[in-house]
Amino acid sequence: MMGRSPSSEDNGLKKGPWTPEEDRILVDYIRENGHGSWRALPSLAGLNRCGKSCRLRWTNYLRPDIKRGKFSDEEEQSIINLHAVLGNKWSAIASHLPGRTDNEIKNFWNTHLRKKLLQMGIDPVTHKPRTDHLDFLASLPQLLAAANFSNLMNNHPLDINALRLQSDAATLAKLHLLHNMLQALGNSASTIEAMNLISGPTFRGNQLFDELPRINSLLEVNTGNLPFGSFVPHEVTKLQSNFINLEASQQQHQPLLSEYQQQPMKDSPFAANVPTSSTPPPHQLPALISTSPERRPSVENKINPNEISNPSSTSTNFEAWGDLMDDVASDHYWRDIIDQASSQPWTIS
DNA sequence: AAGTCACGCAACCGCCTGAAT
DNA sequence: CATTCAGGCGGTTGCGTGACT
Repeated sequence: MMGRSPSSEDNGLKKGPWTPEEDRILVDYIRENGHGSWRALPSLAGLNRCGKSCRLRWTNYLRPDIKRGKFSDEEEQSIINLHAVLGNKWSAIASHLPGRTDNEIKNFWNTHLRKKLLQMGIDPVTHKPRTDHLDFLASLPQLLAAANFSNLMNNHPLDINALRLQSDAATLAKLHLLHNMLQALGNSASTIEAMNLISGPTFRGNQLFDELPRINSLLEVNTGNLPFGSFVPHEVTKLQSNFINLEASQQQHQPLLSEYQQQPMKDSPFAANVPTSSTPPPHQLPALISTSPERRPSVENKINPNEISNPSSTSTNFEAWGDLMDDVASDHYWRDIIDQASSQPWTIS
């Protein structure tokens, strides 16, 4: 596929798409001599291009270690996770995906992943739920489905790195869910509904609240910012108070919302874990993990764990999140919450 | 069959950073 | 310390292509 304007001349230098012949010259030269100074390369190699153009062509297309073709599911999840932490630092993201270039990842994000997150009701910039047009109630099925992400592992054993990526994704999804709860609770009108949703006989709400400051500090310390928004102390206090009040009133307060039930996601791998209903949902969650065979992880797509845990970049973030997951936000803990949410009748006043 | 539209992606542009002088 | 310059990065552009009418 061609890009940009057809070959135009500027300062006598060719621009636009590279011809196979130019590619050959560039590859041959670098194979023989290395690239050395990019500025000097074109004249030395006999190319009528600027050095910058040569560098770009080499790094984005001709380099022998470049992996072409579709992104694997694990790569896709990795990009989403890394973007939540790093933002549009494409080169930093690319450093965790061997064989992928920043340009390729950037394009993939802009053309696929951005839309996918938007469809899920997640703001692709902040990775927060989009409360502008999707309120908490509407986006909950997606969040619940996403929160069950890690259950996939039971059905599709992957290599260890893929597991790690999936776990990161699950953490993100759960934090989204948690933050959404907080947002809902901050709004007095929806407090009861949300608490009814997440509460139940075995819901350990106070444990959740106890950990909010820790979640806050982990995110802040390890990322320098709060990708999901902060849990400020007064929010925690308010939540604890709300929760205590709710517990007291919960037994008698069980109105139903029969109109709002969760929807089967027939085409989603989450389907088995998501409560079903006959009512169509306001929004559909696209599958984060493709079920198509050609997207199954392959040997060559396995990501080097050493790359992922590059200590100079974001490993501390993942480690911290991992700690969080291992501890309070462990899967069984969240599964309890989610199971409760799934089985609990919905309430609206 | 022809025209239109939306999308994907290679390539360019301009800014930033860090090393060299 | 100030300046210059090469390399790197993120954002943007615009052509080719396939889907749709």
